[in-house]
Amino acid sequence: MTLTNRKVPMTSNTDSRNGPIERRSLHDDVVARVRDMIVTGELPPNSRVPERIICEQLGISRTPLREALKVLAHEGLLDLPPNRGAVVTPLTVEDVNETFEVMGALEALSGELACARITEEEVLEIRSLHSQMLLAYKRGDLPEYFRLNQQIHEAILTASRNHTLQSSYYTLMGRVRRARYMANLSPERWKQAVEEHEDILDALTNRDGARVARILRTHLKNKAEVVKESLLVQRPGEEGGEPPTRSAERGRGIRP
Amino acid sequence: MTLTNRKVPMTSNTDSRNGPIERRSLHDDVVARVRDMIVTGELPPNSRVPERIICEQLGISRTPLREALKVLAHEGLLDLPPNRGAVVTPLTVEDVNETFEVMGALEALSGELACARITEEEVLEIRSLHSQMLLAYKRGDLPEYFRLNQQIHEAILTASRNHTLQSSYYTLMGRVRRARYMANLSPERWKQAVEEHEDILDALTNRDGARVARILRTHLKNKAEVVKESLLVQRPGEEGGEPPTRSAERGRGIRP
DNA sequence: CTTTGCAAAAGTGAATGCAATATGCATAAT
DNA sequence: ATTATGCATATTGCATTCACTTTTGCAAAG
Repeated sequence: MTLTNRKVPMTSNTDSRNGPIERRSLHDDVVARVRDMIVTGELPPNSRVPERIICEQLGISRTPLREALKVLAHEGLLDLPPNRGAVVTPLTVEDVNETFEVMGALEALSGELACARITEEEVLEIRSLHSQMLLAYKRGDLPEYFRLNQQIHEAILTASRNHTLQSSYYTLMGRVRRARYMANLSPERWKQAVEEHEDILDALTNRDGARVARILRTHLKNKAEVVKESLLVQRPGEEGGEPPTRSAERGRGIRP
Repeated sequence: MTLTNRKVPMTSNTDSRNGPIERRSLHDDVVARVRDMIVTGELPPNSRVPERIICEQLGISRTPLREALKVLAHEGLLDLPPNRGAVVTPLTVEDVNETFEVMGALEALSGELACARITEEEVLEIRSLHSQMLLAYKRGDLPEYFRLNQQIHEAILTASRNHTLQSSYYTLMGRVRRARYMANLSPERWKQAVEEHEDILDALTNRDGARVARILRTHLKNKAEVVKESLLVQRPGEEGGEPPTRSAERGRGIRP
């Protein structure tokens, strides 16, 4: 649970591994760690994030934590009302709508760019991931299906050769990733998603950028529906993770 | 130059204006102020940003400044190598390429959404801005043209009714806005841009989302070319503003 | 029984202090 | 002359402290 075991002052990490000296700042670790706590639901929506509690959990002082909170607030994962402490931003249906509209445009762009820039090796790699994904689908292995699914989209994003696009996409994904929509994938929708992936692979093989873009956008629009349903279905308290303080109980978990 | 004149400790702003109580944190002011310093070129690309200097300029302590620096680094305006201080991220041609590709997709989306959601009043407002912009064009008033141009694009973005889209767009704009490309608008390109705007207004009036999207994307692609040329033309030291330390002179201002 | 007033407690916002790291320069070695 | 080395200085990273705001608990009034 703690990033470090020592309470004594320290600056950078003193790892004794070889290779290029990895100089990460404590701050970056904290951003990643707290973001993870939010995305996984360890810090549920609407729960307060008292600095002192988190500081003790992570074994750090308030300064680096506060720097991290500002960044996460900028990412949209936290609200920071003045003098009232950080609150995990709840995910509304409207948020999901907006975010998926933007992600749809970005993913369409990634498909289009990828068609122009992807290498033959990368197409083969995606084809391999696709085959594995089909197997996971056929045996009903939902978690594995999701994992491979995500890998395929990441591979397309990588092939777009646009880091700005990638980071924008991942930031948005971080916001909606908190919704636990996996269980909401109906057999019909699952089948449809697999078919869409068949089309994507086909269009990608033919380097048909416009078609890849079109399918990806539709694909994401359908996914948005699944995610939205999951928000409506879930009850407060079901999102997993224990509230760090009693204050969290006041929140409704997911705002309708 | 300073945000506050007092050196005494203070928390929130004690403005005595009426209306909804505006509670801005010092931190947010600092983010905005330093971002402005970067965008306007007061802090030129590649210049170091020593905490102490900026603190004295703004009349604040290091803590809020450091929090602001983290956020700006996250926005991509600063690099923060560990223990070596903040450096203003230089804008490369590649950055501009990437950013405009993404902005093109976002602006196309905004046009499409706007067509579906814009009110008649908003169309009239844009038509008014467009007329004023035409006048500015005809009398060769470049600054006024740019201002109205930007207002039109903002109006379309607003009409898209998607705050996530808006904030994503503005973040990306902040990165490329540092390039001073105004002077690089050739008469031919200017004429072309005006014609494109005619088309945009026409398509918007007819609520032809696909067409607005297509034109906006082309429009932005052309703009990207203008911005890229400005990067190649500019010499180091021309970006305005004095480096806060001699260290800045080491930088090349704009990386080719 | 509810509401209001106020004081104590808790928590945030910002400033300061201290240890660790990087930087610059003088000096020495090749 | 050029490169390496050691020390002094400057600057950053984080912890701690102080100041201020909000919340909370409780008592008294309505």
